[in-house]
Amino acid sequence: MKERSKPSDLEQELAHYKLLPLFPEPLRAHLTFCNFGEGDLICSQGEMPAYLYVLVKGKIKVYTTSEEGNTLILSFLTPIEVIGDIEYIQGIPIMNTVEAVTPVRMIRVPFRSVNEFGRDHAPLLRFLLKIIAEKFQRKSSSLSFNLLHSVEARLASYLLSVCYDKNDVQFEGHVSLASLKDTANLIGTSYRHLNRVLKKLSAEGLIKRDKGFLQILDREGLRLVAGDNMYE
Amino acid sequence: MKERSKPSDLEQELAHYKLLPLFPEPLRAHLTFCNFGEGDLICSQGEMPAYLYVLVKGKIKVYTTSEEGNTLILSFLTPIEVIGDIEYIQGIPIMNTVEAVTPVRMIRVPFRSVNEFGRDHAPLLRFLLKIIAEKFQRKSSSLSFNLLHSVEARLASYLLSVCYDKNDVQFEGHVSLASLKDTANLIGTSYRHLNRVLKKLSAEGLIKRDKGFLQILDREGLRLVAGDNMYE
DNA sequence: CCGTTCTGAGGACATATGTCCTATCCTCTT
DNA sequence: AAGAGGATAGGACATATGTCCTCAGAACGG
Repeated sequence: MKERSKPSDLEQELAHYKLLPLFPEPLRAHLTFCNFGEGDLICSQGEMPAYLYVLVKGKIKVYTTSEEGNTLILSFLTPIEVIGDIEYIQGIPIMNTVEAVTPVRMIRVPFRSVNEFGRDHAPLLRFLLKIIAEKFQRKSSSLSFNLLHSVEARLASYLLSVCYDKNDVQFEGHVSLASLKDTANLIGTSYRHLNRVLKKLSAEGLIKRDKGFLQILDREGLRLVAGDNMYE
Repeated sequence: MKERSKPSDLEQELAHYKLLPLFPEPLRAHLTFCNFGEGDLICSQGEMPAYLYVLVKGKIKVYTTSEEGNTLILSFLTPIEVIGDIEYIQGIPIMNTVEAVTPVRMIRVPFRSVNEFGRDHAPLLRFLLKIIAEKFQRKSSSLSFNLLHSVEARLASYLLSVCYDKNDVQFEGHVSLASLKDTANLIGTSYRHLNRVLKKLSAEGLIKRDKGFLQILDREGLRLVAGDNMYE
């Protein structure tokens, strides 16, 4: 899962992602590239974090679990993105669980090293500012989306997001319903209501339900139902 | 509304708020202290911003207006807080309208000056990171609050927030209902439903409705209804 | 002072969503 | 193969919230 390359390789890859200027020379020795497979957890809510992760390839899912055990999806993220930034800055436990949706490649940076070699490195600070400002904006629209749109729209949006990955044409239109209950929690509704809405979408011919899988029949129709797409 | 002090005064006041290290020497000449009265708009959604504001005294209200004309309250802020940071970083128009709830004092910093003298000043960048990370966290809980709590809880929370200001014991427990419709928009519900909930709270003896004003009768009861208080 | 208009409160109804419960089906054990 | 246990879909009902409409009182012009 982890991987240490020769410095020259590392710098080359950093440069490829245009991330080289972020890390001052002495910090680079503390970077590690990590790969995760589909479904792997990158970090778990409640733990004390020790690393900043920079997502450079693949797609990850961020969700939170409430005291009552409800899971609420917060976002899907694609490169370039950072995990652990808020926690690093605030010095708090990990707020959300992060899971790989596709094969994922990340740069791992220990907090200690950032403190030691990056605290005064303006390009890194500005990069983080940019990333967090974007996160904030996304969170804002997410709030509006949830306040303004129905479960139906959110479900449609979710299905589109899960089934189609721009970089992964495989399995297009299939969703495993391994646990529909999880799916319900993910979009912030009850299992019961999810069923209702699924049935409605089926009746409208947008999707087909089949033996633990969902098949998307009418992508454009779904997109219409989704309105703004919040999860992408 | 604006005020330019002698440099020594300015530095003294900055020091008083512990903000002196944020601004490198050459940037200080471009700072202005501004005062706003209750109800004054500090900035308006959609405009192109030109200043960063640092709130050092008083209380402000942040809200957004949707295309359909609905107003949604986003937060109440108290010192130390920054306005315009996201817009500065992203280079976008002002996302939300900001209004003084009490008399307010702010430090105004032109974007140009930040670009010129602050871009590489790590203390300022770290300060902004801290502020935005906090905003992000608050936005997160706001999202949960809205998703998890009813209009009733949100209304109670709102009333508590509007009526009681820690630094302002005047008018405790009074809310002007100048425009109940605005209030409805502020907590993200319809006017009709707001009325229902007000009636219910009245029936429970928590508040009294009287000729365009609301009187809070049972603060603790309200707090109970509010659950987590999101607006403070 | 009267009719007109306007605004705010509330009634009636529709819709969205949550909660609880049940029937069905599948799997696993014995 | 029969029974137990769990998972899943859906029925019945309750609650929260939105939409539309009406009525009464305030404001206002003539």
